[in-house]
Amino acid sequence: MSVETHPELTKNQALVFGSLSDAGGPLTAYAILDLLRDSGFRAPLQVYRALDKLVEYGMVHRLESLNAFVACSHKGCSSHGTAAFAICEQCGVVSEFTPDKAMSLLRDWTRSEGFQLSRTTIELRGTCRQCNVPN
Amino acid sequence: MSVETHPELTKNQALVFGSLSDAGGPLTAYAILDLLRDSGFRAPLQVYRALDKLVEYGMVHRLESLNAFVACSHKGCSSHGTAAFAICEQCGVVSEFTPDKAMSLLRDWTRSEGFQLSRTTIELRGTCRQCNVPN
DNA sequence: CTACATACGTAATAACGTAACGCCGGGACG
DNA sequence: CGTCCCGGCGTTACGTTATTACGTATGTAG
Repeated sequence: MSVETHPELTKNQALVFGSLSDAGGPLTAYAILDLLRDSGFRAPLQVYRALDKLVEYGMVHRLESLNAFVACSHKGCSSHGTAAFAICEQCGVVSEFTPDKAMSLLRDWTRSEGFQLSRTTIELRGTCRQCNVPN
Repeated sequence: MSVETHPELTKNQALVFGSLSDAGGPLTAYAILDLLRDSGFRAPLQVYRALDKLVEYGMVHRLESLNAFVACSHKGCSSHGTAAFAICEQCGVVSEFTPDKAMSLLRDWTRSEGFQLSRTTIELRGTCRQCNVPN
């Protein structure tokens, strides 16, 4: 969890990050590719390479259960803890939060097992408040 | 979290579950397909259909970050809480555990958000104790 | 200049997953 | 008994997601 600022983004990285930010929600790599064809993108690898870096920088998260990617919701993407996601299966909205207490318990477990943790995926599927209304 | 016993498995379901149990670790759907060619399997759908049911019965878990499946480690697969997985990136070993306290905190969050939880994915990536030894 | 590292472009292919169709066997029920 | 429905099955074809392999360009350290 570094506090440093990230390297300047390359053109491709900036384009991919822009797509995700504008979308305001998750996009698949191929959806990004389609959005960026007009900007000269031709092949999946251009997207995947940029995504790899953006994920490495912590600016983008991968949603494993969706095979999709989302811009980190923290303005400026400053340092923060492990992110968790609540994914509404009705409307597709994704809420990001940082379950610090739960993570601390999970880390207790890894410590007791001698497991050296490098990355955590927490994804909750269900129905958001909006989609829950009885009407 | 039902306490009932599961329906009798069909032939295909039993074959797929057997593969996963024998493997003692995660397998991809296509790896299972290859293992079962001698038993008459020909197409991915045969595997996926069986896996869908086995996951529904709680006998098999899907590892989202691996696109793979693993037999539930609870003998007899009796009723149990949400499972979490620690995946060693060196040796591939997967440890299943039930992080009840962490889940309870995550449920606190969903409750406060009005989010109706249906399914939870928790996957920890890192290095297991065995692979951590200094030598 | 050379060596090395990083980003990039492109083509091809691998890996993962699903739609659509039809068949079959068994239970419900008139 | 007939027939209706349903779950499981087999097969073909296809769609989606991700990577391998190869070559080019550019920057920087030695």
